[in-house]
Amino acid sequence: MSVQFAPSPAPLHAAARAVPFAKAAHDPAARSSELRASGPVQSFSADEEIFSEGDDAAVFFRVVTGVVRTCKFMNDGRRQVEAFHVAGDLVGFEPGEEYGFTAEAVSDCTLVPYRRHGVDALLTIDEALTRQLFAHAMHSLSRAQAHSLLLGRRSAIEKVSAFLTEWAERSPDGRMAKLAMTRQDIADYLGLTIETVSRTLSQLERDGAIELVALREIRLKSPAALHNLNA
Amino acid sequence: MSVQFAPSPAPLHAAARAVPFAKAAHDPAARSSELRASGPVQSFSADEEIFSEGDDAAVFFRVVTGVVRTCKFMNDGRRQVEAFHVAGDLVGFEPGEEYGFTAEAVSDCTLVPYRRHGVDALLTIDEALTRQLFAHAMHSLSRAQAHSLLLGRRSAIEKVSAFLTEWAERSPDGRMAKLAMTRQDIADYLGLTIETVSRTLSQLERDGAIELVALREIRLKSPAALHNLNA
DNA sequence: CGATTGCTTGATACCTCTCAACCCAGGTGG
DNA sequence: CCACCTGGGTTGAGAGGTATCAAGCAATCG
Repeated sequence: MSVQFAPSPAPLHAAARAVPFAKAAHDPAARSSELRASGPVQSFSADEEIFSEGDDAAVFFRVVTGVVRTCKFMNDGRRQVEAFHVAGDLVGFEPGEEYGFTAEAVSDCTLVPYRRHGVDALLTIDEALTRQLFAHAMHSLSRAQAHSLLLGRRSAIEKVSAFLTEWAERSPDGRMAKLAMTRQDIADYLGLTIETVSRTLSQLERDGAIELVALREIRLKSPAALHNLNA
Repeated sequence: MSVQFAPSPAPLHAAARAVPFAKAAHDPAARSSELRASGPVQSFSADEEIFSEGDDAAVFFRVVTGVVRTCKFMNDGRRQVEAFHVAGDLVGFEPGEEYGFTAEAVSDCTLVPYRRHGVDALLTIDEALTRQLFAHAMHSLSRAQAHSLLLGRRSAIEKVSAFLTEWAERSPDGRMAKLAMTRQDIADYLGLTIETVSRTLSQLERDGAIELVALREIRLKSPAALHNLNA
């Protein structure tokens, strides 16, 4: 058998969720007692900063509730949202001594902090945890690469369609995208402006592909049509 | 002491090179005897395919000589080059059972293949190798995220400047970018068209920022000016 | 209520793409 | 040696997609 880091081709955000990081703490055989929360669950209000690019990356987090965005800023204010993170996702697990991006709360949310220096020792002795962290890193990488194709080679309508498809896949029926983030967040995730996102959503609705049930609730009336745009 | 995966903020392509993968095979203490080349060095001619997206990812490679590109294709032919890989870089180390992208030779090149299934066992027993692979994954991730900012939020001139800066940093004097790839490769890496790349290079030359010594040799006359575009 | 925030819509500008012609170097064959 | 061809690159003109600037709408909140 070859290395099986994780279930494999998963939707963008399902990737990290496929790595139930909390599991290590529940599995006595994993001997993970040494990696424990560095403190109690922390709460953040919407738009509150969790950590900032350049801060000392002494801890990383696991999202418990709510949605977190990780992003990079240019010094003229332009922003690129790298990813949205939901319950179970890891945030801030970094290669260097400093965070490489900023993390902010999209909605009110809670996170568990972990000490990073605990990981060093565990890489030696905790096989299960090592595999999980490895899987986390590799899947984040796959997701980032898929995002590059999106950003580099897709039109606005393709970007928005891909985004809606990605979020609708998380709903029970796979057709209702319930968005936690603003249009500005979406725009910065897709490399567009807020106006273009808005216009594209309107156009998709006029075309009968989606229905704007509420500002942040979008029903996919024709998932196949949207998916075709994700060629 | 916290986890120190690798030297830290390095230029895009230096990241993977900072992980001298071959070292594991040279260090007896690392007990890496189980991860060995799955065969002799393989040679590829320019533009030859090394592996294709969707192929069974039984082996991964380390670049010995030459330059390799990894890319994704859309079914209408649009291409996104994810990264260029030079000597020492790993290519094709994947989370799933299949390659997530295609690898092709930019120039004539040689690569050493490794069996991926050997890694599984090593994650348990070989600490040094585990750290190296970890560092590889994390740095690839950082690089991919930086690339997202480039693709999503930068103009053509900023993209080209960043690209030139990145390659010039590898030269002895840090001012001469010797490119192995065609304008088309550059365009697909930056999410532009070949014409826009060409026009932008011409404009930078007219502005006195660079000098087109030869088609694939570009001298940075004003690295600072270029770097300022990389805000 | 008025103010604020998030969103939508419109008019216009601009950047990049598309399509096309041309250039140039290198190779091939007469 | 030269004519020709080919692949990679450059340049130009025009089209088109997205950004910018601006106005207005709806929901929320004090």
